[in-house]
Amino acid sequence: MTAAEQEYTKQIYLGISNGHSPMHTHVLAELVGARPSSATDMVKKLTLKGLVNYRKSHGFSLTESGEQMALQVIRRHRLWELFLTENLKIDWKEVHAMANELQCINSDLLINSLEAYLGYPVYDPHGEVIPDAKGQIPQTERMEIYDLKVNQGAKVSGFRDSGKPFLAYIEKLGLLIGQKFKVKSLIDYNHSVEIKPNGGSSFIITKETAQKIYVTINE
Amino acid sequence: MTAAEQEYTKQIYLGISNGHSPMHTHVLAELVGARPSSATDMVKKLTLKGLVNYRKSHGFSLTESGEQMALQVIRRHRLWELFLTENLKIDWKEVHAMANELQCINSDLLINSLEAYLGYPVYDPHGEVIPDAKGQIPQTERMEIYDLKVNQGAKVSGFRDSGKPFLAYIEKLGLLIGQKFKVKSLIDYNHSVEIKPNGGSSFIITKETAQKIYVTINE
DNA sequence: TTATATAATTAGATAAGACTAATTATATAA
DNA sequence: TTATATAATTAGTCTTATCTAATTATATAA
Repeated sequence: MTAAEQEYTKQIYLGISNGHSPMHTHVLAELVGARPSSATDMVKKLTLKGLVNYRKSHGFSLTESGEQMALQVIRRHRLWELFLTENLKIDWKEVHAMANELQCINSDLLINSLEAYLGYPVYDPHGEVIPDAKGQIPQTERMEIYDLKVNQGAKVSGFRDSGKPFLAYIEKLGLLIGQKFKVKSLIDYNHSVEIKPNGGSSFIITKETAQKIYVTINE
Repeated sequence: MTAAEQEYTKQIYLGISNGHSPMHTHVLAELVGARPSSATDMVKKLTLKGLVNYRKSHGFSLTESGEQMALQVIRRHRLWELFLTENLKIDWKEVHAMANELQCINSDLLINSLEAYLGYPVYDPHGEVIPDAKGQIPQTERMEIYDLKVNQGAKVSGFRDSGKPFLAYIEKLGLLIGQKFKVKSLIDYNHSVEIKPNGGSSFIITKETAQKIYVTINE
Protein backbone atom coordinates (compact mmCIF):
# COMPACT_ATOMS: atom_id res chain seq x y z
CA MET A 1 0.00 0.00 0.00
CA THR A 2 1.32 3.42 -0.96
CA ALA A 3 1.67 6.34 1.43
CA ALA A 4 -1.26 8.13 -0.22
CA GLU A 5 -3.56 5.12 0.01
CA GLN A 6 -2.70 4.79 3.68
CA GLU A 7 -3.37 8.44 4.42
CA TYR A 8 -6.73 8.46 2.61
CA THR A 9 -7.79 5.26 4.37
CA LYS A 10 -6.82 6.72 7.73
CA GLN A 11 -8.75 9.93 7.06
CA ILE A 12 -11.86 8.04 5.99
CA TYR A 13 -11.77 6.18 9.29
CA LEU A 14 -11.18 9.29 11.39
CA GLY A 15 -13.76 11.30 9.50
CA ILE A 16 -16.41 8.65 9.98
CA SER A 17 -15.47 8.37 13.69
CA ASN A 18 -16.05 12.09 14.00
CA GLY A 19 -19.57 11.81 12.67
CA HIS A 20 -19.06 12.18 8.92
CA SER A 21 -21.02 9.07 8.12
CA PRO A 22 -21.25 8.18 5.35
CA MET A 23 -18.07 9.87 4.14
CA HIS A 24 -18.24 12.10 1.06
CA THR A 25 -15.54 12.97 -1.44
CA HIS A 26 -15.48 16.67 -0.69
CA VAL A 27 -15.11 16.04 3.04
CA LEU A 28 -12.38 13.50 2.46
CA ALA A 29 -10.63 15.89 0.08
CA GLU A 30 -10.66 18.54 2.78
CA LEU A 31 -9.28 16.08 5.36
CA VAL A 32 -6.34 14.97 3.24
CA GLY A 33 -5.75 18.44 1.79
CA ALA A 34 -6.56 17.64 -1.83
CA ARG A 35 -9.23 18.42 -4.41
CA PRO A 36 -12.48 16.44 -4.62
CA SER A 37 -11.53 14.97 -7.98
CA SER A 38 -8.39 13.50 -6.43
CA ALA A 39 -10.48 12.01 -3.65
CA THR A 40 -12.84 10.44 -6.19
CA ASP A 41 -9.90 8.84 -7.99
CA MET A 42 -8.49 7.45 -4.78
CA VAL A 43 -11.83 6.19 -3.47
CA LYS A 44 -12.30 4.31 -6.72
CA LYS A 45 -8.87 2.77 -6.35
CA LEU A 46 -9.49 1.79 -2.74
CA THR A 47 -12.83 0.29 -3.80
CA LEU A 48 -11.07 -1.89 -6.37
CA LYS A 49 -8.74 -3.07 -3.61
CA GLY A 50 -11.69 -4.00 -1.43
CA LEU A 51 -11.07 -1.40 1.26
CA VAL A 52 -14.05 0.87 0.63
CA ASN A 53 -17.78 0.37 0.07
CA TYR A 54 -18.65 2.89 -2.61
CA ARG A 55 -21.83 3.79 -4.47
CA LYS A 56 -21.23 6.41 -7.08
CA SER A 57 -22.41 9.89 -6.12
CA HIS A 58 -23.53 8.69 -2.72
CA GLY A 59 -21.45 8.35 0.40
CA PHE A 60 -18.98 5.60 1.18
CA SER A 61 -17.50 3.76 4.14
CA LEU A 62 -14.64 1.39 4.90
CA THR A 63 -14.98 -2.35 4.54
CA GLU A 64 -13.86 -4.58 7.39
CA SER A 65 -10.39 -4.89 5.90
CA GLY A 66 -10.25 -1.17 5.13
CA GLU A 67 -10.96 -0.48 8.78
CA GLN A 68 -8.20 -2.84 9.90
CA MET A 69 -5.84 -1.12 7.49
CA ALA A 70 -6.79 2.31 8.87
CA LEU A 71 -6.29 1.18 12.45
CA GLN A 72 -2.78 0.01 11.66
CA VAL A 73 -1.92 3.36 10.09
CA ILE A 74 -3.40 5.17 13.09
CA ARG A 75 -1.43 2.89 15.39
CA ARG A 76 1.83 3.74 13.65
CA HIS A 77 0.98 7.44 13.58
CA ARG A 78 0.21 7.65 17.27
CA LEU A 79 3.16 5.57 18.43
CA TRP A 80 5.52 7.83 16.48
CA GLU A 81 3.83 10.94 17.87
CA LEU A 82 4.40 9.66 21.34
CA PHE A 83 8.03 8.82 20.65
CA LEU A 84 8.63 12.28 19.18
CA THR A 85 7.19 14.14 22.16
CA GLU A 86 8.19 11.83 25.00
CA ASN A 87 11.65 10.79 23.92
CA LEU A 88 12.86 13.39 21.44
CA LYS A 89 11.13 16.21 23.36
CA ILE A 90 9.77 17.75 20.20
CA ASP A 91 6.98 20.30 20.66
CA TRP A 92 3.63 18.52 20.57
CA LYS A 93 2.35 20.93 17.93
CA GLU A 94 5.08 19.79 15.50
CA VAL A 95 4.80 16.04 15.84
CA HIS A 96 1.62 15.51 13.82
CA ALA A 97 3.28 16.48 10.54
CA MET A 98 6.35 14.34 11.25
CA ALA A 99 4.21 11.37 12.26
CA ASN A 100 2.35 11.68 8.96
CA GLU A 101 5.59 10.87 7.18
CA LEU A 102 6.63 8.16 9.60
CA GLN A 103 3.27 6.36 9.55
CA CYS A 104 3.77 5.06 6.02
CA ILE A 105 6.65 2.79 7.03
CA ASN A 106 4.75 -0.43 7.37
CA SER A 107 6.97 -2.87 9.20
CA ASP A 108 5.55 -4.96 12.02
CA LEU A 109 9.03 -5.58 13.39
CA LEU A 110 9.70 -1.84 13.50
CA ILE A 111 6.41 -0.75 14.98
CA ASN A 112 6.12 -3.55 17.51
CA SER A 113 9.67 -2.84 18.68
CA LEU A 114 8.79 0.84 19.00
CA GLU A 115 5.67 -0.03 20.97
CA ALA A 116 7.70 -2.21 23.35
CA TYR A 117 10.34 0.52 23.69
CA LEU A 118 7.63 3.01 24.68
CA GLY A 119 6.23 0.55 27.22
CA TYR A 120 2.96 -0.43 25.47
CA PRO A 121 1.32 2.97 25.87
CA VAL A 122 -2.46 3.46 25.66
CA TYR A 123 -2.64 7.17 24.81
CA ASP A 124 -0.77 9.35 22.35
CA PRO A 125 0.34 12.87 23.37
CA HIS A 126 -3.00 14.31 22.27
CA GLY A 127 -4.92 11.90 24.44
CA GLU A 128 -6.03 9.65 21.59
CA VAL A 129 -6.12 5.90 22.14
CA ILE A 130 -3.48 3.79 20.40
CA PRO A 131 -4.80 0.62 18.71
CA ASP A 132 -2.86 -2.53 19.57
CA ALA A 133 -1.02 -4.84 17.16
CA LYS A 134 -4.28 -6.66 16.35
CA GLY A 135 -6.10 -3.42 15.63
CA GLN A 136 -8.06 -3.56 18.89
CA ILE A 137 -8.87 -0.26 20.52
CA PRO A 138 -8.62 -0.28 24.31
CA GLN A 139 -12.14 0.71 25.35
CA THR A 140 -12.32 4.09 26.99
CA GLU A 141 -15.28 6.38 27.24
CA ARG A 142 -14.79 9.75 25.62
CA MET A 143 -16.78 12.58 27.10
CA GLU A 144 -16.43 16.10 25.70
CA ILE A 145 -16.58 19.43 27.52
CA TYR A 146 -19.76 19.97 25.53
CA ASP A 147 -21.38 17.05 27.38
CA LEU A 148 -20.78 18.56 30.84
CA LYS A 149 -23.39 20.33 32.98
CA VAL A 150 -23.08 23.66 34.77
CA ASN A 151 -20.86 23.47 37.88
CA GLN A 152 -19.53 20.08 36.87
CA GLY A 153 -15.78 19.68 37.43
CA ALA A 154 -13.58 17.72 35.04
CA LYS A 155 -10.06 17.16 33.80
CA VAL A 156 -8.78 17.51 30.23
CA SER A 157 -7.85 14.08 28.83
CA GLY A 158 -7.37 14.57 25.11
CA PHE A 159 -8.24 16.31 21.87
CA ARG A 160 -10.12 15.36 18.74
CA ASP A 161 -8.02 17.70 16.53
CA SER A 162 -4.26 17.31 16.28
CA GLY A 163 -3.72 20.18 13.87
CA LYS A 164 -1.14 22.78 14.82
CA PRO A 165 -3.54 25.80 14.92
CA PHE A 166 -5.92 24.05 17.28
CA LEU A 167 -3.16 22.80 19.55
CA ALA A 168 -1.57 26.24 19.66
CA TYR A 169 -4.95 27.63 20.76
CA ILE A 170 -5.28 24.96 23.44
CA GLU A 171 -1.83 25.78 24.71
CA LYS A 172 -2.72 29.47 24.84
CA LEU A 173 -5.86 28.69 26.83
CA GLY A 174 -3.80 26.54 29.19
CA LEU A 175 -6.06 23.54 28.69
CA LEU A 176 -3.29 20.94 28.45
CA ILE A 177 -3.90 17.30 29.33
CA GLY A 178 -4.47 16.93 33.08
CA GLN A 179 -5.73 20.50 33.58
CA LYS A 180 -8.72 20.58 35.94
CA PHE A 181 -11.57 23.03 35.43
CA LYS A 182 -15.23 23.66 36.17
CA VAL A 183 -18.09 24.58 33.86
CA LYS A 184 -19.32 28.04 34.96
CA SER A 185 -22.18 28.47 32.50
CA LEU A 186 -23.71 27.31 29.24
CA ILE A 187 -24.65 30.03 26.81
CA ASP A 188 -27.97 29.25 25.17
CA TYR A 189 -27.57 31.69 22.32
CA ASN A 190 -24.79 29.84 20.44
CA HIS A 191 -24.03 26.93 22.77
CA SER A 192 -20.69 28.33 23.88
CA VAL A 193 -19.36 27.15 27.23
CA GLU A 194 -17.83 29.24 29.99
CA ILE A 195 -15.20 27.35 31.94
CA LYS A 196 -12.87 28.19 34.80
CA PRO A 197 -9.59 26.32 35.02
CA ASN A 198 -8.25 25.59 38.52
CA GLY A 199 -5.92 28.42 39.42
CA GLY A 200 -6.97 30.63 36.51
CA SER A 201 -9.75 32.93 35.53
CA SER A 202 -12.76 31.90 33.47
CA PHE A 203 -13.23 32.28 29.73
CA ILE A 204 -15.60 31.19 27.01
CA ILE A 205 -15.00 28.59 24.31
CA THR A 206 -17.19 27.91 21.30
CA LYS A 207 -19.35 24.86 20.85
CA GLU A 208 -16.89 23.52 18.25
CA THR A 209 -13.99 23.82 20.67
CA ALA A 210 -16.02 22.29 23.51
CA GLN A 211 -16.68 19.30 21.25
CA LYS A 212 -13.02 18.79 20.50
CA ILE A 213 -11.79 18.55 24.06
CA TYR A 214 -12.13 15.20 25.82
CA VAL A 215 -12.51 15.13 29.59
CA THR A 216 -12.81 12.77 32.50
CA ILE A 217 -15.16 13.75 35.27
CA ASN A 218 -13.86 14.33 38.79
CA GLU A 219 -14.78 11.41 41.06
CA MET B 1 14.00 16.71 -2.85
CA THR B 2 12.18 13.45 -3.47
CA ALA B 3 13.08 10.16 -1.81
CA ALA B 4 14.48 8.80 -5.08
CA GLU B 5 16.65 11.86 -5.68
CA GLN B 6 18.03 11.53 -2.17
CA GLU B 7 18.79 7.84 -2.56
CA TYR B 8 20.55 8.30 -5.92
CA THR B 9 22.60 11.21 -4.54
CA LYS B 10 23.58 9.15 -1.53
CA GLN B 11 24.64 6.22 -3.68
CA ILE B 12 26.71 8.40 -5.98
CA TYR B 13 28.56 9.68 -2.94
CA LEU B 14 29.08 6.23 -1.41
CA GLY B 15 30.07 4.70 -4.75
CA ILE B 16 32.68 7.36 -5.40
CA SER B 17 33.98 6.96 -1.81
CA ASN B 18 34.43 3.27 -2.51
CA GLY B 19 36.61 3.93 -5.53
CA HIS B 20 34.08 4.18 -8.34
CA SER B 21 35.43 7.49 -9.56
CA PRO B 22 34.09 8.82 -11.79
CA MET B 23 30.70 7.21 -11.27
CA HIS B 24 29.01 5.54 -14.25
CA THR B 25 25.33 4.99 -14.91
CA HIS B 26 25.49 1.20 -14.89
CA VAL B 27 27.33 1.18 -11.55
CA LEU B 28 24.87 3.65 -10.04
CA ALA B 29 21.95 1.62 -11.39
CA GLU B 30 23.37 -1.45 -9.66
CA LEU B 31 23.80 0.46 -6.39
CA VAL B 32 20.23 1.76 -6.26
CA GLY B 33 18.75 -1.42 -7.71
CA ALA B 34 17.44 0.00 -10.97
CA ARG B 35 18.18 -0.19 -14.70
CA PRO B 36 20.86 1.96 -16.35
CA SER B 37 18.26 3.93 -18.30
CA SER B 38 16.62 4.96 -15.04
CA ALA B 39 19.99 6.06 -13.70
CA THR B 40 20.59 8.13 -16.82
CA ASP B 41 17.24 9.88 -16.36
CA MET B 42 17.94 10.63 -12.72
CA VAL B 43 21.49 11.83 -13.33
CA LYS B 44 20.17 14.25 -15.91
CA LYS B 45 17.62 15.53 -13.45
CA LEU B 46 20.20 15.92 -10.69
CA THR B 47 22.46 17.73 -13.17
CA LEU B 48 19.69 20.23 -13.91
CA LYS B 49 19.36 20.81 -10.17
CA GLY B 50 23.08 21.50 -9.89
CA LEU B 51 23.92 18.46 -7.79
CA VAL B 52 25.91 16.47 -10.36
CA ASN B 53 28.71 17.24 -12.82
CA TYR B 54 27.78 15.26 -15.89
CA ARG B 55 29.32 14.83 -19.33
CA LYS B 56 27.19 12.67 -21.55
CA SER B 57 28.53 9.14 -22.04
CA HIS B 58 31.43 9.80 -19.71
CA GLY B 59 31.48 9.49 -15.95
CA PHE B 60 30.04 11.95 -13.47
CA SER B 61 30.57 13.20 -9.93
CA LEU B 62 28.76 15.26 -7.32
CA THR B 63 29.04 19.03 -7.16
CA GLU B 64 29.84 20.70 -3.86
CA SER B 65 26.14 21.07 -3.08
CA GLY B 66 25.40 17.53 -4.23
CA GLU B 67 27.98 16.28 -1.79
CA GLN B 68 26.46 18.27 1.07
CA MET B 69 23.06 16.87 0.14
CA ALA B 70 24.44 13.32 0.16
CA LEU B 71 26.10 13.81 3.53
CA GLN B 72 22.81 14.91 5.05
CA VAL B 73 21.04 11.84 3.71
CA ILE B 74 23.85 9.62 5.02
CA ARG B 75 23.64 11.39 8.36
CA ARG B 76 19.93 10.67 8.65
CA HIS B 77 20.39 7.08 7.50
CA ARG B 78 23.10 6.30 10.02
CA LEU B 79 21.42 8.00 12.96
CA TRP B 80 18.27 5.99 12.34
CA GLU B 81 20.28 2.79 12.00
CA LEU B 82 21.83 3.43 15.36
CA PHE B 83 18.48 4.18 16.97
CA LEU B 84 16.97 1.01 15.55
CA THR B 85 19.76 -1.24 16.83
CA GLU B 86 20.65 0.50 20.09
CA ASN B 87 17.24 1.52 21.32
CA LEU B 88 14.71 -0.68 19.58
CA LYS B 89 17.08 -3.68 19.68
CA ILE B 90 16.34 -4.61 16.10
CA ASP B 91 18.78 -7.06 14.50
CA TRP B 92 21.59 -5.11 12.82
CA LYS B 93 21.02 -6.99 9.56
CA GLU B 94 17.47 -5.60 9.33
CA VAL B 95 18.10 -1.96 10.06
CA HIS B 96 19.59 -0.94 6.73
CA ALA B 97 16.33 -1.44 4.84
CA MET B 98 14.31 0.40 7.50
CA ALA B 99 16.78 3.28 7.58
CA ASN B 100 16.47 3.61 3.82
CA GLU B 101 12.83 4.54 4.33
CA LEU B 102 13.47 6.76 7.32
CA GLN B 103 16.32 8.70 5.69
CA CYS B 104 13.98 10.54 3.32
CA ILE B 105 12.29 12.47 6.14
CA ASN B 106 14.21 15.66 5.88
CA SER B 107 13.53 17.65 9.02
CA ASP B 108 16.39 19.32 10.86
CA LEU B 109 14.32 19.51 14.02
CA LEU B 110 13.64 15.79 13.88
CA ILE B 111 17.12 14.63 13.05
CA ASN B 112 18.93 16.98 15.40
CA SER B 113 16.63 15.90 18.22
CA LEU B 114 17.34 12.29 17.38
CA GLU B 115 21.07 12.97 17.37
CA ALA B 116 20.86 14.60 20.80
CA TYR B 117 18.73 11.72 22.10
CA LEU B 118 21.38 9.26 20.95
CA GLY B 119 24.10 11.33 22.64
CA TYR B 120 25.86 12.76 19.56
CA PRO B 121 27.26 9.41 18.39
CA VAL B 122 30.24 9.18 16.03
CA TYR B 123 29.71 5.67 14.61
CA ASP B 124 26.67 3.83 13.32
CA PRO B 125 26.15 0.12 14.18
CA HIS B 126 28.21 -0.95 11.18
CA GLY B 127 31.15 1.19 12.25
CA GLU B 128 30.57 3.93 9.69
CA VAL B 129 31.17 7.53 10.70
CA ILE B 130 28.10 9.77 11.13
CA PRO B 131 28.40 13.24 9.52
CA ASP B 132 27.46 16.10 11.85
CA ALA B 133 24.71 18.69 11.31
CA LYS B 134 27.03 20.77 9.13
CA GLY B 135 27.97 17.79 6.98
CA GLN B 136 31.43 17.50 8.53
CA ILE B 137 32.83 14.00 8.87
CA PRO B 138 34.76 13.38 12.08
CA GLN B 139 38.19 12.41 10.79
CA THR B 140 39.11 8.81 11.46
CA GLU B 141 41.56 6.66 9.60
CA ARG B 142 40.07 3.61 8.01
CA MET B 143 42.41 0.68 7.61
CA GLU B 144 41.15 -2.57 6.11
CA ILE B 145 42.14 -6.13 6.96
CA TYR B 146 43.62 -6.19 3.47
CA ASP B 147 46.15 -3.53 4.53
CA LEU B 148 47.52 -5.61 7.42
CA LYS B 149 50.78 -7.56 7.41
CA VAL B 150 51.39 -11.15 8.49
CA ASN B 151 51.30 -11.56 12.29
CA GLN B 152 49.79 -8.14 12.78
CA GLY B 153 47.03 -8.03 15.40
CA ALA B 154 43.97 -5.80 15.03
CA LYS B 155 40.39 -5.24 16.08
CA VAL B 156 37.31 -5.05 13.86
CA SER B 157 35.94 -1.50 13.81
CA GLY B 158 33.43 -1.42 10.98
CA PHE B 159 32.23 -2.55 7.56
CA ARG B 160 32.08 -1.03 4.12
CA ASP B 161 28.99 -3.05 3.14
CA SER B 162 25.76 -2.81 5.12
CA GLY B 163 23.78 -5.27 2.99
CA LYS B 164 22.07 -8.12 4.78
CA PRO B 165 23.92 -10.99 3.04
CA PHE B 166 27.31 -9.52 3.88
CA LEU B 167 26.38 -8.82 7.49
CA ALA B 168 24.96 -12.31 7.91
CA TYR B 169 28.30 -13.69 6.67
CA ILE B 170 30.21 -11.48 9.10
CA GLU B 171 28.02 -12.66 11.93
CA LYS B 172 28.63 -16.28 10.92
CA LEU B 173 32.39 -15.67 10.92
CA GLY B 174 32.14 -14.03 14.33
CA LEU B 175 33.89 -10.89 13.15
CA LEU B 176 31.61 -8.42 14.92
CA ILE B 177 32.79 -4.95 15.90
CA GLY B 178 35.39 -5.16 18.67
CA GLN B 179 36.52 -8.69 17.80
CA LYS B 180 40.31 -9.02 18.01
CA PHE B 181 42.26 -11.21 15.61
CA LYS B 182 45.67 -11.77 14.05
CA VAL B 183 46.69 -12.17 10.43
CA LYS B 184 48.15 -15.66 10.06
CA SER B 185 49.11 -15.56 6.39
CA LEU B 186 48.59 -13.82 3.08
CA ILE B 187 47.88 -16.08 0.13
CA ASP B 188 49.76 -14.88 -2.94
CA TYR B 189 47.68 -16.85 -5.42
CA ASN B 190 44.42 -14.86 -5.08
CA HIS B 191 45.24 -12.40 -2.30
CA SER B 192 43.05 -14.12 0.26
CA VAL B 193 43.90 -13.55 3.91
CA GLU B 194 44.08 -16.15 6.68
CA ILE B 195 43.10 -14.71 10.04
CA LYS B 196 42.73 -16.13 13.53
CA PRO B 197 40.23 -14.48 15.88
CA ASN B 198 41.11 -14.39 19.58
CA GLY B 199 39.53 -17.43 21.17
CA GLY B 200 38.67 -19.07 17.85
CA SER B 201 40.31 -21.04 15.11
CA SER B 202 41.71 -19.56 11.94
CA PHE B 203 39.97 -19.32 8.56
CA ILE B 204 40.44 -17.69 5.19
CA ILE B 205 38.56 -14.72 3.77
CA THR B 206 38.72 -13.46 0.20
CA LYS B 207 40.41 -10.27 -0.90
CA GLU B 208 36.97 -8.64 -1.40
CA THR B 209 35.92 -9.46 2.14
CA ALA B 210 39.26 -8.33 3.55
CA GLN B 211 38.70 -5.00 1.84
CA LYS B 212 35.26 -4.54 3.36
CA ILE B 213 36.28 -4.94 6.99
CA TYR B 214 37.71 -1.92 8.77
CA VAL B 215 40.17 -2.44 11.62
CA THR B 216 42.16 -0.55 14.18
CA ILE B 217 45.61 -1.87 14.93
CA ASN B 218 46.50 -3.07 18.42
CA GLU B 219 48.71 -0.54 20.21
C1' DT C 1 42.06 1.45 -38.66
C1' DT C 2 38.28 -1.29 -38.47
C1' DA C 3 35.34 -4.62 -35.99
C1' DT C 4 33.18 -5.55 -31.94
C1' DA C 5 31.79 -5.71 -27.21
C1' DT C 6 30.21 -2.98 -23.67
C1' DA C 7 28.18 1.18 -21.91
C1' DA C 8 25.08 4.92 -22.39
C1' DT C 9 21.35 7.13 -24.12
C1' DT C 10 16.91 7.82 -26.34
C1' DA C 11 12.20 6.75 -27.45
C1' DG C 12 8.10 5.28 -26.00
C1' DA C 13 5.10 2.98 -22.21
C1' DT C 14 3.20 2.54 -17.75
C1' DA C 15 1.56 3.59 -13.03
C1' DA C 16 0.64 6.66 -9.14
C1' DG C 17 -1.04 10.82 -7.67
C1' DA C 18 -2.29 15.28 -8.28
C1' DC C 19 -4.51 19.17 -10.82
C1' DT C 20 -8.16 22.15 -13.77
C1' DA C 21 -12.17 22.57 -16.32
C1' DA C 22 -16.23 20.61 -17.92
C1' DT C 23 -20.05 17.78 -17.20
C1' DT C 24 -23.47 15.17 -14.67
C1' DA C 25 -26.08 13.93 -10.23
C1' DT C 26 -28.55 14.94 -6.28
C1' DA C 27 -31.28 17.30 -3.28
C1' DT C 28 -33.65 21.42 -1.90
C1' DA C 29 -36.58 25.50 -2.43
C1' DA C 30 -40.10 27.77 -5.00
C1' DT D 1 -42.55 19.71 -10.52
C1' DT D 2 -39.13 22.53 -12.06
C1' DA D 3 -35.14 25.53 -11.15
C1' DT D 4 -30.99 25.85 -8.95
C1' DA D 5 -27.17 25.29 -5.89
C1' DT D 6 -24.04 22.07 -4.40
C1' DA D 7 -21.62 17.78 -4.83
C1' DA D 8 -19.54 14.32 -7.61
C1' DT D 9 -17.55 12.63 -11.47
C1' DT D 10 -15.17 12.55 -15.88
C1' DA D 11 -11.87 13.98 -19.25
C1' DG D 12 -7.64 15.43 -20.08
C1' DT D 13 -2.97 17.12 -18.45
C1' DC D 14 1.28 17.03 -15.62
C1' DT D 15 5.14 15.18 -12.84
C1' DT D 16 7.92 11.55 -10.92
C1' DA D 17 9.92 7.36 -11.38
C1' DT D 18 10.14 3.32 -13.41
C1' DC D 19 10.62 -0.05 -17.36
C1' DT D 20 11.84 -2.34 -22.26
C1' DA D 21 13.65 -2.11 -26.68
C1' DA D 22 16.19 0.28 -29.94
C1' DT D 23 19.88 3.15 -31.03
C1' DT D 24 24.27 5.49 -30.51
C1' DA D 25 28.97 6.13 -28.19
C1' DT D 26 33.22 4.62 -26.56
C1' DA D 27 37.06 1.94 -26.05
C1' DT D 28 39.58 -2.22 -27.02
C1' DA D 29 41.52 -5.96 -29.78
C1' DA D 30 42.82 -7.58 -34.22
